[in-house]
Amino acid sequence: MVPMTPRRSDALSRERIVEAAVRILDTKGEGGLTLRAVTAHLSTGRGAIYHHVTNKEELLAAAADDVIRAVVTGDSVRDLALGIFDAIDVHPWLGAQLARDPSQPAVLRIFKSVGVGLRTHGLAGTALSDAGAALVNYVLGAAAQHAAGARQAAGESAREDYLEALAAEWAGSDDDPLVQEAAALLPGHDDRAQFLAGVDIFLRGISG
Amino acid sequence: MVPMTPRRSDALSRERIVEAAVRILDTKGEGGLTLRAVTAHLSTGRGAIYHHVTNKEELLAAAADDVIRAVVTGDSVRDLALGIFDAIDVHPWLGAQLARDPSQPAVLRIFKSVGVGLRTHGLAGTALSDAGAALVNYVLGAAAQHAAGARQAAGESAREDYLEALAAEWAGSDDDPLVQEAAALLPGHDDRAQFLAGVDIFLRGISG
DNA sequence: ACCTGAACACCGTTCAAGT
DNA sequence: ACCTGAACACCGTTCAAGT
Repeated sequence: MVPMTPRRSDALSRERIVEAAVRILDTKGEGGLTLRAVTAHLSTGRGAIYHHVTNKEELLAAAADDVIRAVVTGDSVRDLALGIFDAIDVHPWLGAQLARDPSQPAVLRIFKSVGVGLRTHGLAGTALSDAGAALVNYVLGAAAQHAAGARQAAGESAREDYLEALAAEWAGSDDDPLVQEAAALLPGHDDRAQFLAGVDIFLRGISG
Repeated sequence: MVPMTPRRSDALSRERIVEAAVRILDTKGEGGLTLRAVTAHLSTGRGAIYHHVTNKEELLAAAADDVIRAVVTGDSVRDLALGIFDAIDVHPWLGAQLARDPSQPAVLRIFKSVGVGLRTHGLAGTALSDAGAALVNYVLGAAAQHAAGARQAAGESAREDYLEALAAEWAGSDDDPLVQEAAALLPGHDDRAQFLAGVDIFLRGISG
């Protein structure tokens, strides 16, 4: 009898390609994800990838959805938002990727979960869609900024010094007391705590 | 007498380079901004750019700041937010650029204006910096999503069809009434009106 | 059907050589 | 000091040729 097609465990598949992409993105960052790096990692030929994935853009979207899928399981909107923030903290490339296209699978998945979560807050109709869009946009914006900041945190203390110097420049260059205090916005905050404070402002604005 | 250095009006300068970059970005989009396109537009040699700008990243940041500078003049936070949204609507490449690096000049400029604006709402200390960060992140996130959506609006009706089909798929695949209504989040909204609704949710959350 | 790897048409950046 | 343009070291994607 002829056996079923053997399906060698190392056969190329969309799943294995996406898996490799996530690993490379986590290891070398966004700039490290080249088609050449992927094919080297899978020890296959250059063009083999294109039999399973249409192009690099789709590969990035698939990698993002792979990570987000595991995260949108939280019950409350607050937990959901925090889960997304933490995922982007662990995978900084996610921040830029989610901001790139609102109709990619990962963003739609987030939209769905937020929508469901907000329904339990008693929202419906326009109020629901306005609040849902606002919360999703806040989460994606905050996470993108945090990820971009963390990415260049090679010289973390250097960045802190830079922001402090800038705050001093603002305070010094303008007598307006408003500017003086606005300068305090800049340096040294716990991004995660500040992110949660923002979520709470939104939730207060929704129920208010 | 020897005249002052003549300063031919077409002499290369950082200002003219940034100006050309903005024009190219507006015309051909983010993918159209190549160093080759810039040098062709200014009819100069490849490497001449590098005497006035350190690299492409800095050129993009300078282009973004050039546009934002003209926008952060509004008085109320609401007007300021709307001005940024409209600027990104006109210059879609701005959406991705502002999300790329929180310590670039344009983002810091926005932070300063929002900080000053929120002080007039009576905020100070941690409440001010939390609210400032939240508002900036929301504005940048919403604008980035809007710009990304608008960028692929070549087939605008195609995208609308896609979202409607997806909403139908959500509604059909899940009996949960929460999902049913969450599907209504997806298609057909006025992004600008929804953006403003989000700003108002946020302002309500601050004063609440 | 799936895979290979050379070839193509691009990039950003550098640098010796000119003015 | 500023500019030129060829050269370098990369990209993503395609495609004839193999299995």
